[in-house]
Amino acid sequence: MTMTDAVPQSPSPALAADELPTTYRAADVESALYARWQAAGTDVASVARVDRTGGTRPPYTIMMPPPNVTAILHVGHGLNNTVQDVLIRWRRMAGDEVLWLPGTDHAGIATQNVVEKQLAAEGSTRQQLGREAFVARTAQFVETTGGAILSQLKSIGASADWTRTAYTLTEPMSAAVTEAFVRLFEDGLVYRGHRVIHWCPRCLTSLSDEEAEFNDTQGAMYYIRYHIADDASRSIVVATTRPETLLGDVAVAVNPTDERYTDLLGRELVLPLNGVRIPVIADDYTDADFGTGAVKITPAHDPNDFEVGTRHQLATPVIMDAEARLNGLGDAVDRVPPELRGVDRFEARQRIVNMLRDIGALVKIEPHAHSVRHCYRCDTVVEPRLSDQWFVKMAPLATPALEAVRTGRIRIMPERWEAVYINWLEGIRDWNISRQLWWGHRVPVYYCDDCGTAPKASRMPITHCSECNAPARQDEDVLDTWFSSWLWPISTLGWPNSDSADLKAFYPGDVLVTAPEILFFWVSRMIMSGYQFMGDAPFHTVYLHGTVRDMQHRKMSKSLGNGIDPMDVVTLYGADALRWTMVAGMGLGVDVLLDPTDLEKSFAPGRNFLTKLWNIGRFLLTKVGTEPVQPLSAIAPDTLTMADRWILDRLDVAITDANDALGPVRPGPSGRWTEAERTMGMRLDAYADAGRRFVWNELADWYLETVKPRLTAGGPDAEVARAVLVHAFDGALRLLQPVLPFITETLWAKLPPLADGSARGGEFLCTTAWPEARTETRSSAVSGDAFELVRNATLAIRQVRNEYKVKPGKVIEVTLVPAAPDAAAAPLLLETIGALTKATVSLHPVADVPAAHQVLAGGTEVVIALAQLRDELSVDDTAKEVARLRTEIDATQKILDGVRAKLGNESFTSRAKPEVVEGARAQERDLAQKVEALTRKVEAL
RNA sequence: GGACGCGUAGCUCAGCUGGUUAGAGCGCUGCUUUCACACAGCAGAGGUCCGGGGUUCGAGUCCCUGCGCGUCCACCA
Repeated sequence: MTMTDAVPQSPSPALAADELPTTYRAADVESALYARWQAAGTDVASVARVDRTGGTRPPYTIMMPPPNVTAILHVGHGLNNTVQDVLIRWRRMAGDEVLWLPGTDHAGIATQNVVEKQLAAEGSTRQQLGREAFVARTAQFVETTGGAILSQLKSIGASADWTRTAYTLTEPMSAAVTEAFVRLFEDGLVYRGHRVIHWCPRCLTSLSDEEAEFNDTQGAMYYIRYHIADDASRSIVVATTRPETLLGDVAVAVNPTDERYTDLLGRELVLPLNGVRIPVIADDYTDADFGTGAVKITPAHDPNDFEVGTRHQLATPVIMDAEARLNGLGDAVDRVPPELRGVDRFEARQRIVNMLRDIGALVKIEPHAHSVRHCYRCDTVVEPRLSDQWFVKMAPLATPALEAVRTGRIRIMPERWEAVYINWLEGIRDWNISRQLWWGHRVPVYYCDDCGTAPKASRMPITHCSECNAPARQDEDVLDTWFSSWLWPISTLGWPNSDSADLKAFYPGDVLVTAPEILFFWVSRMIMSGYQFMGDAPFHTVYLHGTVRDMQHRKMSKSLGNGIDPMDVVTLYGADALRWTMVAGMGLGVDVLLDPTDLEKSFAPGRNFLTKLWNIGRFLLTKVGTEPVQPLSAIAPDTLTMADRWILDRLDVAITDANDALGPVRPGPSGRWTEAERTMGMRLDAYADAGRRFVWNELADWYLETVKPRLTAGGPDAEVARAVLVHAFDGALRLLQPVLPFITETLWAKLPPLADGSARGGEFLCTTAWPEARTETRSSAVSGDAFELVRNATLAIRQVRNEYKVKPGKVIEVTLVPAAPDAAAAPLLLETIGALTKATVSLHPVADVPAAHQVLAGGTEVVIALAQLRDELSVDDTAKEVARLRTEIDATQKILDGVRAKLGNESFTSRAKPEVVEGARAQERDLAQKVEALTRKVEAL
């Protein structure tokens, strides 16, 4: 049974307190409420409602970064999706037709690795199974385990459009991948390249530059002596970090200007261990100041050496196999001595070093720190490998993507990433898209081995050669996972079908929310594909959020065991607490720090605020009851008390602050962000703070306290108070719905009906309107600002009570001496202050007795006779009070002097902004009054 | 090696185009279990805004520099 169900729609005058437990129990509410949203279709996007396709609403589209299909939700996903959900829920209320499109990624290498591990556990391999069976088995695995993450996303409240859930290996998505490949192939932007690429000897596939990550490693530099052929007296010492590759050397290169080696240019050296003769060549690539100034050139096993080798038309002997064991391939078979054949590269390194030492060719070994590339999926050291791969020519694609950011079509937040993005695109290199895997989209290229006609890329499978009708053979490789990911914003909407209604309605989209780590992998490539295939960017804002880390600032990871399971948090404190903690604690682009060993402390902000909000609701709903309440519009303005005006003003401020924090939704008519707009908005923490401040520090701490007696008093004023109370809370719930969808919806459902029978905007809070600040100016006799006097007087009295340690229950007498008496407000004002401070407050001046004095801004004095604070007065008390006043006078005078000095300065009054100067003048008046009043009091004592 | 960012209360961080007495959350101290909430209320302590120069009537905010930390990029074998 849900909380909502538990409350009958009975016309009982008051909501029984026991219908609402004292603490919010998320577990009783969340899943059932989510199911009701789902049943009502609150998060399903409608093409018909979009203005681009005949409707009236602007679309607001976010594509969910698809998690790996086999992934389990971690707290990083939680953060990422919460941010998206906040934006989506905000815009949904604000009247946009929102589409948040969810889905999963087949994750080529990652998924294949998981299944291969399973096979290994069964004592099998994918090769034993064969390609078809392996793919079937992997698909089966995905079928049974995949999608779990999507239901976990539902548990944290993600209001995505699940009717459009996508998966990169479905038929339509595969068609998009093939279409993109074939178009690029036909345009000459996809080509076959023969070069040294990054190879993972464990995954047995090539990797793109981005997938081969640098890790700083403490290695060694080996100095090895190569002798000149036929001249034992001459030699060159080369420096290398990878001595095992010397078997594949084809030359030693020196800088042409390096005089040390000039006379050896063109001579031949003898490779130790295999006796192969190689030339000494000159090439600018070599830096004379590094190492010995002589570089061994191994074209098949180093990308730079490959370049050098190409320039000098050198051979490319391969001396390692796919598993990175020493083995001479083809002509190079004799380059590897028999005793080293089949030896793993790292073992071989050790053995070769020993062999070199034995023959006296090892000069020295020095420690050497350098960066080594590792496989981003299995962390194996990547082996440069000469092979044939498919590449995408990136420079033409990068041009519009660069322009997009430069001209403001796209903004990247935080802004500093724009420079990184531009820097990367300017130096972009071609993208290796073929992978020697089985799990993924197979390269749609077909070969004829018979007549040798040129390979063809095809949208449809080719079974026979068009030239000679021999059986055609499809390329064995699959495409990089990111080759399907980069199409995500268009393929999920139906591309390449240009008639797709979704594509017309929701492309281009709006915001992309992700982590900076995949700026190159994914974000920039989506921008490129958007321009290439649709002629426009897929979104106008890239929001890069921080990483969730532990208290030692370490990234949370499975291997470190420092992760937080979001589901644990949901179970303990609720999805809203998880969401609130992350959103409220996250500056733009700032990492979120959470302690995995202390969930209680980590999620205290969320849990505490939920409980507070719940209790505010509990109290308010109990007091207000279930009788119909007047809409605010039906309340005559002059019946509003100053407290009413104050809280309504504060609500306006909260709404304005929230809107400012969230910022401009989309660029203006030009379609481009202005320079100023690039950095505006998307401050989710500031938005959350505006909501928290209103509901906790203003509504609960002040307004609720003052409204209590009015409600119990009954009569017309009680109706006014009810109306304002309900309106203010309704506004607060609307404001907080995007971050706290469950608790706000639950409380909102319990608000009493409106007396005019209007429906308050529908069945669900999540689909009602975003609150709007009132535009009409305040026009009452009693301004909401007057309530500030109540607040200040209350604070002053409390301070005195605390200072003199007056018992909490003791009622004291307080005299207020207003600087500018407001006759109309006075009675209520006094009563309210009294209620807030356990005091009887009067305006009658008291005789000059020993008293505590407080002077408020504006000059109103608060006087509390000391006699009632102390059982017996002593001289000390008066002296103490005098001393306190003197201290305060000094402090105030100091500030006043500062302000006066400033105002006396010509440069300030003439150059500072008028409102700043005016503020200083007002401050001067207040401070002067205060000093004067305080001084009078000291004299009186 | 290049580029960028950060260094503000015990901790994590806000502080927009320089202008009131620098803020929040968590933590800490004292008081209070008052009939919404102790996951609370009230009052409070705590900051040379990393150091040093400079620009300015005025700098946490701009410039230079030193120190410390971090991120991204990069073929130095």
